[in-house]
Amino acid sequence: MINTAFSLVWLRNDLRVYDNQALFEACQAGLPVVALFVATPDSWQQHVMAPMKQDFIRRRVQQLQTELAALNIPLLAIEGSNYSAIPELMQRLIDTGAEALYGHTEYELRERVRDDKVSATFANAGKPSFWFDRKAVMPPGSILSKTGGIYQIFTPFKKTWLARLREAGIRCFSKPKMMPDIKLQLPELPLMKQGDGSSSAYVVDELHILEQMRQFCRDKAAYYQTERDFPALDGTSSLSAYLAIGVVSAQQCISRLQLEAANDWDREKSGAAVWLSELVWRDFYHHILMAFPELIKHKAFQKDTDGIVWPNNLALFQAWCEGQTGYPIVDAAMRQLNQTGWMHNRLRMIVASFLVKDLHIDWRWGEQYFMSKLIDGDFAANNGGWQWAASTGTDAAPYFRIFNPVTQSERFDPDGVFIKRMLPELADVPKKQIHWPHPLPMWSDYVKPVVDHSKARLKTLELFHTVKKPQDVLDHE
DNA sequence: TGCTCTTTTAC
DNA sequence: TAAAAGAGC
Repeated sequence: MINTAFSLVWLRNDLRVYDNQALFEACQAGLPVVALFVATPDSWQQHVMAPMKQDFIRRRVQQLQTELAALNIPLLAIEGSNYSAIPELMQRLIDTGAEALYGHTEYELRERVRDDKVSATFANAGKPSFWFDRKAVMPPGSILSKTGGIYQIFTPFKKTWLARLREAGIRCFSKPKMMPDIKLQLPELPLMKQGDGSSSAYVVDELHILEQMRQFCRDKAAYYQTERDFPALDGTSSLSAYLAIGVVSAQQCISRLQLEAANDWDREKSGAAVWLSELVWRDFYHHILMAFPELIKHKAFQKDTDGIVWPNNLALFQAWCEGQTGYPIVDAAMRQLNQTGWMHNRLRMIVASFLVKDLHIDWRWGEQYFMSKLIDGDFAANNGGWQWAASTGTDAAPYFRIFNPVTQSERFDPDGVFIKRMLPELADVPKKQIHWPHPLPMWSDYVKPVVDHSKARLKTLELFHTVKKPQDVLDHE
């Protein structure tokens, strides 16, 4: 059988038509282009990927098939199992006419191993593979201190990052040109299955999503600084799920922000600048992950903190997971996660602090639980966030910074609007008691608090003192 | 992007 | 007397 030669674009966390460098370059190269996506539920399971995220990916890939078909680019969506079967699949595509591979690099360990093997498969067949580093805006390793070191503190990292943005700007790639309509012979492979529909609250149409992003930059970014901390408001971009699977890129967000927010993005403490900061955090954690490969194995960044023996009470962990701790803000937040696959960022900090510093459970348990539920789960950001909250990470909160869940609740959900939305059993509690409705009004069957915060706080200080410089105490005696 | 206890300051 | 400021965790 004589096959037509083609370029293969392997899509993973870059499920978009616009600003897709791998797709763009392949289309520029001359040969017909075939896009490939391989669903790998066994590997996803290993990564504890949320079922909702899996469904979201499947729905997006189906939609992308239509969007690419309009450009005469066939998207071969395959049902696979795990990463180890992919080199063999690639060999079959090489045998059918794949002349070159185009893709975006990923930063996690198993993904890098997988991609190295696929590159080798192409190399063995005498075919090139082209990898583009576009997950972070400034590729890991590109933002370094004056002495060439890796920044471990966010603020100086951000300073250098912003200077780079000012001098180099952002490049986005346009939609690829229409390709000639050529019928290709492709191998018979199991076609990707449909998901369970659990992510249906999220649209998957790319232009629709880009429009949401534009609207945020145009109408809401200016208020981000003042509204983002209040979970009862719709003050955040809500783009995290799309960023996580690459329906939009951070580069597109920043370019659009620069267009819509004029010079505000570079004005200290403006809404646009604060939102941009959040995107810089995303880059920061990608840099850190690539510079410290141990992190992928869930090692604490601050090594001494791995000496802490966490009590890990199973019943307390379960209460946290189910939103049954008796702390309304914590329970409301956990129910938001369980029901929607998403949690407001302020609440992520509160429940993370609570799990570690009130329930004394290893931050890795929370990290994993988040991944198992989040539609926007991303290793680097999730691990970075958890280690920050647990005071074990880079630029971490000092260990003695312990959120008081009731104070946080009063500050960020002052009228209890969010709490009441998620906890109908507290609907009739007066505002003044909503943050701490104990002892309970007799009509309510809300759960009693599982721990006493002030005692738990002291216990946390003790736990950290077991690993933080005990010699200081001896020296002074 | 802390909390809590203590001391100081303003009225 | 209470808000503001300071210190230590």
